[in-house]
Amino acid sequence: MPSVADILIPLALDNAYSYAVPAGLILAPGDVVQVPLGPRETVGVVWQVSESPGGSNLRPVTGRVEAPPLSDSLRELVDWLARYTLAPKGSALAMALRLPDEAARSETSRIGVRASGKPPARPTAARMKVLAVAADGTMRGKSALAKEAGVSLSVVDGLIDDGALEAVALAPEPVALPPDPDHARVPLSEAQAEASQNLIDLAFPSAEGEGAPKAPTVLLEGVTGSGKTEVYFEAVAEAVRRGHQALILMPEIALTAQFLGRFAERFGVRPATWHSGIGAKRRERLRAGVAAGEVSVVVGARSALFLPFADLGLVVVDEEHEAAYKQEDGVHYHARDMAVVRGRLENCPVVLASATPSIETKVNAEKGRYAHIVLPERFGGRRLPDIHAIDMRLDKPEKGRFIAPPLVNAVRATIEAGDQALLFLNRRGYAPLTLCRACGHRYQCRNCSTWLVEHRFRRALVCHQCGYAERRPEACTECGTFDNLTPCGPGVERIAEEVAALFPDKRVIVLSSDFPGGAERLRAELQSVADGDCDIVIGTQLVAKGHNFPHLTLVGVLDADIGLTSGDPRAAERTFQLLQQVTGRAGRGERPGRALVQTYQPDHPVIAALLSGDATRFYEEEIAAREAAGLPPFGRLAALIVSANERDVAEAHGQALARAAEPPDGVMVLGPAEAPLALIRGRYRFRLLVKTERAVDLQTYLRDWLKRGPKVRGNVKVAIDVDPQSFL
DNA sequence: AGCACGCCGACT
DNA sequence: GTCGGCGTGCTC
Repeated sequence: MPSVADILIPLALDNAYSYAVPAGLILAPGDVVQVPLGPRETVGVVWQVSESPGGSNLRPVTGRVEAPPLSDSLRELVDWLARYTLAPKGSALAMALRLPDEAARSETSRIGVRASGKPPARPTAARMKVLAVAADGTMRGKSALAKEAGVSLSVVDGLIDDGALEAVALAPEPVALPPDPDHARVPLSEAQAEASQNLIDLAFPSAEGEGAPKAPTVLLEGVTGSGKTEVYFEAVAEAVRRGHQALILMPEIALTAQFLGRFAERFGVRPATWHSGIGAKRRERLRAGVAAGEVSVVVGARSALFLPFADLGLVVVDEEHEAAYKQEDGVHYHARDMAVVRGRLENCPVVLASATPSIETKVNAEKGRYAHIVLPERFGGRRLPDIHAIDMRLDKPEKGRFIAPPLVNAVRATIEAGDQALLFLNRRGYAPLTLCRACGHRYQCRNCSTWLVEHRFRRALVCHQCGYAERRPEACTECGTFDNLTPCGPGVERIAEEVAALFPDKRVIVLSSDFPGGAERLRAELQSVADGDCDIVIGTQLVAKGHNFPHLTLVGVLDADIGLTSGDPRAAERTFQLLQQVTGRAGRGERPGRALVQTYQPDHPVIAALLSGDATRFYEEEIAAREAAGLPPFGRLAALIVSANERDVAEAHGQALARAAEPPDGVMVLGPAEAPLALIRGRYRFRLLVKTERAVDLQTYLRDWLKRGPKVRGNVKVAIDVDPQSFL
């Protein structure tokens, strides 16, 4: 009887297509195949195979493709992801099936060279240096040999042409060396040792197999500097000892040399890494290695979640609260949540690590859905910094200045003691608003309705939402008055000016994402700050994450109130996390650091909790507040409507949705200023985001609603940002 | 994702 | 009168 294969194609298609399986070809679910689609050939994955008497009018499968098949659990993950995010199944599949293009597949092996024994025809000085190095007769990579001899590659090439060196094709370098779980047991504090033992007992219960309890999700919560990494490294080591694979997910920015170095210290080798910057060739080999079970530990960004692991035994999500885990284009998903889902489907433990967990994770831990391990103190007896408020209503900075006198004094004392001070202001550029003193005109973005931010270094006015930029005018574009534009409020560039005036002979650096010279220079600059090559650092949120600054003893927060009124339902949470992290940077060795927080509202719950040094207080208050307001993660159904440039349509949708027969608990309409950047960069004129705990009910509800709602021009996308726990 | 079809504005 | 913009729909 002829068999029919249902093949899912990685395009925006919601259903698998049926193809005839030619005689002699035996297909199983998960196999990667090539199929005709319209006028062209595409790859697809077998989703189902059935015997059917008819169906001979189907087009036949072209053939099998050399690629690791998708396991049952990975296919389940794709189905789950599609259903949950309301994305077409094919789009979800595309996440797990980014095949490299044909050009990249072709095998270009590395070339090794060694001395042939034949003397060179023209023995120049450079050539002799190379031959001296190669004299031992061992095989080296071409570039390695050139580097070792201190000459350029062309000298080596010349010697190959000459015949003095012989070139041999080398076997490709292994994708990753096997990590040794017992390479170097770093000394753990008592608290760390206890936490890692608890974690291992939870993650790898002694009774494996039938009747064993379901693999848990564990929240590993530890204050900044408590050594969470060492704790979960022990769990990774245990997974490897048991012959399983482990995946460590990190926000893309955190994939630093610093972290990889720490891994190498513990496990003897650098881990295999997976992120968007990995070349197609390496990607494919790594994928194959992962599928064959040869690569035992992968450290990767969110897309690593869709690798075809043969035997996944542990997933760690580091800094689980990071917004970078959210994919905001194409299929919208939250990698932390999908990690939990994949853990369930693979029946493998998942560890969520953070110093400042997200509210939803905290709630899940409190409700007992996640196990909870807490590291309450810093490693090595280091104390948390002392945090004090500077009430800006009482301690005013001088006119035209933004740093209050107590903070100026603290900075002076710090650098006089030979330490480093950090001034934190989460605002890029020179001034967030420019206005004309003659006519009062305020410079606004022509696409969004936000103020244009002056960037003095670039001599431009820039929109921080859409990237629109114009030259800073000499005369007002409205009234024509010359040289009368006034910058209002501070950005980091303006603070740099103030600091230069206050401390003219000190080394000052400004670190923000528009650092001249790009990411590479920035990385080097962060390192030099860590090495102590600077007295005062002025930085945006970029300095709050990733890098450690061991010489830092003072953190000054210049405007703690930024972000508290943004209209984002997560504003309080985000602000608390950011401030907690940046103030936690202060401290050097045994000496506790100091943090001074400039604020106009020291009694605001977020600021008060931060000042009290009691994070538990913040979480309790925020959880209670959200529960009362019906916001996520508690809201039964809350809609968040974002419109890039048709706010009126969004408003109409929001109002109508609120009046619906079965209204959501809350409707929020956000204008472009508050809308996520990705939405505005995308071509969508209109977009609807939904936050709820009931994604599945909502799917039908919203599809139905969108048919009846106000007429919307352009694309409408529905994305869901919720807690997956309730559907597992 | 591609590619075709189709319906309104500016051109040889 | 056509060329071509991209909005919409289809691919087993």
